[in-house]
Amino acid sequence: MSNINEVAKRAKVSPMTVSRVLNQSGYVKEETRQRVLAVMEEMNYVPNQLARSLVKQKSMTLALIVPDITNPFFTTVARGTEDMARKSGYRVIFCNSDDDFLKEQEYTEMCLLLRVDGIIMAASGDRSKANLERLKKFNIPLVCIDREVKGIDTDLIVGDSLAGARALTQHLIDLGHRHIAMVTGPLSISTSRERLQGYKETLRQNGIDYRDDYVKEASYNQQTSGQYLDDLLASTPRPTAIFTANNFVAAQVVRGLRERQIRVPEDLAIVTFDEMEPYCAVAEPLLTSALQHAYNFGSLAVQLLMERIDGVPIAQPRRIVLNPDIVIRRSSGEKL
Amino acid sequence: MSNINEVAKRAKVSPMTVSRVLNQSGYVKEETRQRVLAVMEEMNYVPNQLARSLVKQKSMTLALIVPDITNPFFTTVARGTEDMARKSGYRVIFCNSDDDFLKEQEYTEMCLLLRVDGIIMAASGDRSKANLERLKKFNIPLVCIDREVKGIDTDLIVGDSLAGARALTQHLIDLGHRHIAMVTGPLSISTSRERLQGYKETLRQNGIDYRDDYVKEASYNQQTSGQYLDDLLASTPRPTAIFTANNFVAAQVVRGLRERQIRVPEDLAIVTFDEMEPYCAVAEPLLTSALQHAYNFGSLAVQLLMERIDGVPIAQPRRIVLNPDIVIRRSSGEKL
DNA sequence: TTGCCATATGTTATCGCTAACACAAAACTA
DNA sequence: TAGTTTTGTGTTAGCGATAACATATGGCAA
Repeated sequence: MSNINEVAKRAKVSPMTVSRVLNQSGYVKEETRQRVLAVMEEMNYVPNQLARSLVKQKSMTLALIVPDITNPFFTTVARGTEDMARKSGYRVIFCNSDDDFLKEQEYTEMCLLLRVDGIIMAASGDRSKANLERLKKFNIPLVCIDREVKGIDTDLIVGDSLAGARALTQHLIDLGHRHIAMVTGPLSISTSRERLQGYKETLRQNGIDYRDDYVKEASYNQQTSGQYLDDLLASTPRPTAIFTANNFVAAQVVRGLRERQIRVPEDLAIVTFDEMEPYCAVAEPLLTSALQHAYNFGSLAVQLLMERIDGVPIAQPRRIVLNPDIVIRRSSGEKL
Repeated sequence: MSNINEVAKRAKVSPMTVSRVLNQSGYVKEETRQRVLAVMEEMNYVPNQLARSLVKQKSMTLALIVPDITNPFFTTVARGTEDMARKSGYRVIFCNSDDDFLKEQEYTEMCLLLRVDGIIMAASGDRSKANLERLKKFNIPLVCIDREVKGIDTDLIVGDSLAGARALTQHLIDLGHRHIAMVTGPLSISTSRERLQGYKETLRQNGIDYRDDYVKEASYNQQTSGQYLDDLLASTPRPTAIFTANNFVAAQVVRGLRERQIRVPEDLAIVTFDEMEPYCAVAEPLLTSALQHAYNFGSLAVQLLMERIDGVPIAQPRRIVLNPDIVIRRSSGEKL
C-alpha cells in the first residue's frame, strides 16, 4: 500500500504538499493539486489513519459499550450514536459487554489502547464502577447512559424510570387491578431499582399493600422464566397483573405464560418497559409499555461527548432525564 | 497520557527496554523488569496501539460488515466472529451497512483508512461488487459470508440455500399442500435467488405447476407486508401455505396475517429460513424453519481470515457450504 | 522603488513505538 | 585462558503522517 512519500515523489512535490491536498489546508496551486490528485488515484493511495491519529493526538473514534447489542433498546441506541457521530465525522466502535464485568473491563482497556476520543457506556452493573473510574483517571470524555452507577459522577442520560413505573402501575390500578406482581431485572442495575421503587410508591399511594412475594428478580442469564412464574401464580390471591421491568424480562414472562397456557390479557394483564420491535412485531399480544426513546439516548450522548471533546472544559457532570411515553396496547386488557 | 519515553526516563532505562518488558521479548533482567513494571503502574502507562500498529504494519483489527446487526442471524454471526477473533488476539469493528450500498462503501473506505487486517462481509447486494473489488485490489484478506456476489471470487461461507429451500418446500408438499406461495427477499441477493430456485425445482419434481403470481418479492425497507399479502390471498385458488425466504420476511408475513385475522397454521401454513430468537421467543406460533448455524458463519470466517493473514499465500478462493437444519414446528401444521 | 502581503512550496521535527543492529558483561566451552 | 555464546541494554532509524517554521515568488499599494 503506497504512502504519502511515494505519492509525493511521483508527483514531484514534497510530502507536505500532498498532505495539503489531502486535507485541503494551506495553499496549493490548482495545477499542482490536480497533478497530485491524479497520482493518488493512479497509485491507489489511501492515507493511513493510524499515522494521522498518532500525530494529531486524536483518533476520531468513539466507543459504545453496551451490555447486549441484540437487545432492541441498545440496538436503537447504537443507531442514534452512529448517526450522530457520523455527522461529526467520528467513527464508533461497538462493544458488547454481555453484562459481564470482565468483558467490559477488556473493552475499557481496549478503548485506552486505541486512544478513543470518547466513550458511551451502559454499565453492566454497579461493579462497573471500577471500569468507569479507570476511564475517568485518564480524563477521557465519558457519558453513561440508561443505567446510573453508584458512587461515580459522570455525564449521564437516563430514562425516567420512576415516572414510567408509576404510570404503568397506576394504569393497572385504574383498570381495577389490586393484585399486581412485578418481575424486575437484576437489582444491581439502577433502572431495576428505580422501577421497583416506582411500583412500590404507587401501590402505597393507592392504599394497596405491598407484598414481597409479589416481586421476583429475573436474571439475564436464565433464558426462561423458570421457577418464579410458578411461585407467582401459586400466590394467594393470585396476581391479576404483572409489571415487567424491561423487554428482556417481558419476553421471558410472555413465553412462560404461553407455556402455561395462560392468556394475556384475559387471564393476566401485562405492562412493561421498552419495546420488542422490530423482529418481535410478531409478538402477541402487543404490550402496553413505557416506551423509551432509545435513539435519543444515543444521539444525545454523542452530543454531550462532542461538547467535552471540542469545547471548553465543563466542570460539572450533567444529568439528562428522558421521559418515556406510555403506550397503551392490548396486553393490559380492559377495565375489570 | 504518559508515553514510553517518560516511563523509560523514570525507570532509568532506555525506551527499548520498556518495550521489551511490554512485549515480553528479548532479554530483560528480572530486577529491571520489576522496576519498569512498577513505574508503568505508577504512571498509569497505557501503550499506544496506534503507534504500535503503525510500526508493526498490523492493526490487530478485523472488520465485520453486515447489512443489519439487529437481525438475529447477523447478531449471532457477530458473536461467532468476536469470540473467534479474541481467541487469536484480534479486535473486531462491527459495521452496519443497512443494506445500503453507499454506507457499505463508506465502511469499506474506513477499513482501508484504518488498515484493518481482514474483513468479513455479508454483501448488501450484487452492487457490492464494486466495494469488494476495491478491497481485493489492496489484497486485504477478505471473506464473504451468507451472500455470494456475482462476478467476485473470494473466500466464501454460505448456507445451503438450495437444499434448505427444497427441504422446506418438500415438507409442505408432504403435508399435502399443493398451492404453495413464496415470499422472497430482494432478488439482488444470492440467497433469495437460490431459495426461490429450490422452491421452483421442488415444485416441478413433484409435478406441481409453478405460478408466477404465487411469488412475491418483499423489500427490506417496507416495514409491513403491504400489498403483496392481499394479492396472494386473492389468488385463485388461494395458497394454503407460504414459504418465506428469511426471518425478516417471516416477521412481515406473520404480522400481516395476524392483522388480517388469518390463523397460522389452521388457515395457512408457514415455513421459513432462519430464526427470530431470542427476543422473538414470544412469537406465536413457533415457525418451522431451515435453521442456519449463524455462529459458525462468523467463527469459520475468522478462521479463514487467520489462514490468509498468518499463513502462506493460498492461491485459490475457498468455498464453504454449511447445511441448515430443518426444524419442524407448529407453523407448518398437520398433514392435510 | 520599497515594502508588505498573499500565494505556493519545502524542510525539519515529532507523534509513540519497535526492528535491527551494536556493544558490553557475564557465563559457558574447549 | 582464549574464544564463543548467552544475557542485558542502548542507539539509530523509520513506520506515515502533520505542525511549525522557512523560503521564494508575484502582486499591489504607497
